[in-house]
Amino acid sequence: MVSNITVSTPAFRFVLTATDGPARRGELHTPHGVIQTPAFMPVGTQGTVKALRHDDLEALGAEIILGNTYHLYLRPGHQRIAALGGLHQFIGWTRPLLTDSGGYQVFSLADRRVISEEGAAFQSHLDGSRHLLTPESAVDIQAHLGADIAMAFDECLAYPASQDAAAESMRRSVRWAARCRSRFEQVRGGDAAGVVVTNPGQALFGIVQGGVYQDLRDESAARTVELGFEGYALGGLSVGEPNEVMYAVTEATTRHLPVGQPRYLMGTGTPEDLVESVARGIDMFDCVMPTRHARNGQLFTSQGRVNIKNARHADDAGPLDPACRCFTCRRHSRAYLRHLYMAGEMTASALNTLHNLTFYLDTMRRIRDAIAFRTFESFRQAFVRSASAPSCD
RNA sequence: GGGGAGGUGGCGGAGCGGUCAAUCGCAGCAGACUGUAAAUCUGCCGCCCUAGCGGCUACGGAGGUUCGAACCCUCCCCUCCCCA
Repeated sequence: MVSNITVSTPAFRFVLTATDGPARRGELHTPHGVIQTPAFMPVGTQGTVKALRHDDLEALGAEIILGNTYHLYLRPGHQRIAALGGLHQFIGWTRPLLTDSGGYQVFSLADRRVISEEGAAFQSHLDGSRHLLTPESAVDIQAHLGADIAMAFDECLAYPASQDAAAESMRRSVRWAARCRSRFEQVRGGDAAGVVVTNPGQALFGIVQGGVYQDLRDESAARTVELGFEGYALGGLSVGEPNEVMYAVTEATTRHLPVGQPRYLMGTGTPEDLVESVARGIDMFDCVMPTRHARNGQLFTSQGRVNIKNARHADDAGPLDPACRCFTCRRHSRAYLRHLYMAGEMTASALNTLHNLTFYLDTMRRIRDAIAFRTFESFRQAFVRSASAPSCD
């Protein structure tokens, strides 16, 4: 009903290929290639997935990675990136890209930012200089960057928040979404002077907010969908609320989103979160967890979490995860991985990140297979059971 | 042989008469991290325990001065530096 007012570009379309209950299997076609969904998108804030080279990512099957508007705007600058051919060319990544709008920085840089109706005034975390990010400038910057998917500029509300605060924030995010959409059309139509468009096939996703209040989520979803985006994200989750709350909000909110368009749960999550959210109709995820945890010594395995820093691994000649096919697990022992971590060697970050992302991407692959074979529910139950087991030694 | 400096918790290194079991750094042990201000941050780190403004043993060794000593005095042991 509402999906038909969405402006779609020839290069961008979403095809559902299978469903199993609320779980969906699909293909997201973008100017730089197809993304199999449900998909996990590794976070590469500054134009690189920390500790990995692009060929590592390609080899382990990452079909899309993220960049961040705020970070790339501050350094090296969106104009420079546009002059160098856009983000794809600049970073040498040929597959799809998505840029976050800087909305999350409204949350994470809370003490260095002032929000007004106009936008969010930031103090740079790099040098303290002052910058204003608005719905319009976030769209413009992302046009320069030229990712296949740009995100609306929103406010990621902190948890907990009162219903009044959540309502006020959500309605401002909706107004911002309208400004983003209208600016996006203007830019795409060539009516935005000074804006360099490096990817004419770029899509723009809207973001549903509303905190943990379902009536606000419903309102946000309805009003955001009415604006017409190529895809819809759930924002403001995984910010400290209990898991059951996140699941409940996700489940209730996806019902209000157009069936034929991708749904992206932003910033989530643990492996269990991925499975549980797919079970509630989510198609796309991103999260720093596998990459950051890798650099901090927390590794995901088929038998639970492993803290490679722990002394009990010091003499363990066995692999991190015998069930894992990644280079780290095929080639190295836990004892060596622990040694590298404790010695502060950068190889530890590389090997650990390779492993954690392999675990995440393999999990997504298994999820997709389970949906295609209509065995998702049994897969989910088995997965959650093994994931909730105590971390293995 | 002569002159000088110094010995403090696993290591380095503060303290130089009184809440000193002892600043701090490193190492060690554990925890946190969810649209990346993060290869970061937090806690613990003499021994014992009912874990506390708790008990015990402690600042090379042995004595001494003092209400009180890691800090002052005496002797002993041991390092390091300079000159022969």
